[in-house]
Amino acid sequence: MAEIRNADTRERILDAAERLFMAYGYDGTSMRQITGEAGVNLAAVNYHFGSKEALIQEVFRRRLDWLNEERMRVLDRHEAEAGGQPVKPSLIVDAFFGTLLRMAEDEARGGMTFLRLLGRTLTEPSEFIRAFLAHEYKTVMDRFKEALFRALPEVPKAEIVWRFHFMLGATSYAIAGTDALRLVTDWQIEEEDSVDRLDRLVPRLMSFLLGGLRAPLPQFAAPVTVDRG
Amino acid sequence: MAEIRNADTRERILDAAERLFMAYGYDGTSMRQITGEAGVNLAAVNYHFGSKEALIQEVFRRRLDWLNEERMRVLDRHEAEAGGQPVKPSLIVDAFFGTLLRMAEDEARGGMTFLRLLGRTLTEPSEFIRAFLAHEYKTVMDRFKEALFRALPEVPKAEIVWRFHFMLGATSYAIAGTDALRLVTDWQIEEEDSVDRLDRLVPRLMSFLLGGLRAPLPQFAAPVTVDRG
DNA sequence: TTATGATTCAAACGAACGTATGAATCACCT
DNA sequence: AGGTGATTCATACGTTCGTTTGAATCATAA
Repeated sequence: MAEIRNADTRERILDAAERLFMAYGYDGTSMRQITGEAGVNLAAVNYHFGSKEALIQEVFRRRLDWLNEERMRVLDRHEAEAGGQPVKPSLIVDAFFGTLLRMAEDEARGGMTFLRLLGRTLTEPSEFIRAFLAHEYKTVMDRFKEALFRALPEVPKAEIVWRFHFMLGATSYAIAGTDALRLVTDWQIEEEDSVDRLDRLVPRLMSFLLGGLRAPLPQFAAPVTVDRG
Repeated sequence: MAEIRNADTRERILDAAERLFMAYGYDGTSMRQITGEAGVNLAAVNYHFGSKEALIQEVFRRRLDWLNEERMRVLDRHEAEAGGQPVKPSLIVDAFFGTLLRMAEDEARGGMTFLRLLGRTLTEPSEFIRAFLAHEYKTVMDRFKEALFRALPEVPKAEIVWRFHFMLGATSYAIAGTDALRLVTDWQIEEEDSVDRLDRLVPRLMSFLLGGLRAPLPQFAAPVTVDRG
């Protein structure tokens, strides 16, 4: 046969799982679907990864390790260029969300498939997945929160955390794909604006995120006494 | 004895299903969990609703019918007050997202539980759920898109649709609850800023959404930049 | 070649799933 | 009181799930 047998069973499984988890979710994808699409034996997943849970963790680790390191590298670069001064919020947002979105153009690193999987999974019900992701993200999250705290010293930290959260949500939806967008529109957005046009989505989303991040601070209704700095 | 037997088996099932679907997702919740928590027989769901699919549709319909009608009523009111003039974007956003968030304070209408379920489900993998929601939402969506088109005549329609999409994402995350937020922060946000404090979340989210909606339009990169960084 | 460890394979396991059944029990009417 | 239709109940059906097993097959080196 043209293809080597043993060659990359693991990779074939990971690719199939990535695509299927993206399309049908974790619970909605069966081992038989995965191994069927990968063209390997049903038992191969348990042999190579141990369990379905360990499989999806590996699906994420394979991509997230690089992504989060790249985010750090970009932020490092911006901080070096700022030379002690706080990095501009737009650059921090770009280092975090822009790096993520640019990953979509890199098919060798999962491209849109992984991005949509990630977007979908952040709201996935399964507890252990969220716990795993929270652990994987901890370091990079702390780093970016700190950068934003320094970049926006006049904004309360709780406010920044919330807005980071909102930005994550908007981004997840944006990349989770056409399906969710169909809830907003059924007039197919003209071809030049289709979801596949990432070069248009990125600046669109960036404008929105920065607009939200820099919005005027909310006025709380209740006249609370200022008990904290 | 104290409680009437037949009284409201349907309601008990709907309440239990709403809570469990919110906590564990559609696929992750079994009929046995639902009927167990509701204190009814396993067969009761199929007897009263026909199937699990029909059950979750009824879970949503019970709340969405009122919600979307209320959204329309609020928008009607603002349009009447505007007397022919376009309604201000902030009022449109409030009619759509503010009405949703205020629903969280109304325990009789599902409160936070339903809100978190809704936020979670908009990214749920199951195809039929998204299709059902898209259908339920169609009328109100068209109405609000039109209102935004008129309120922001200088903004391209495609841009508005995208930003509506981003707003939906940010809102879903915001209400999908603490779990996702823990991905951003593990320092428990001080008590006064906790997720339960909806009176703080609402203005926070509104500021963010409006900031994003009114952000400067994105500059798309020129089509022929050769440099590949 | 033969020995060895890694991998693949077909087959089966027990558990959990959504659903269906038919008898028992209920509320309600005459 | 007795009849009737609606509802509840225990139980079982057929599927599909993730996982396991032990033998077959592979790659590699002595």
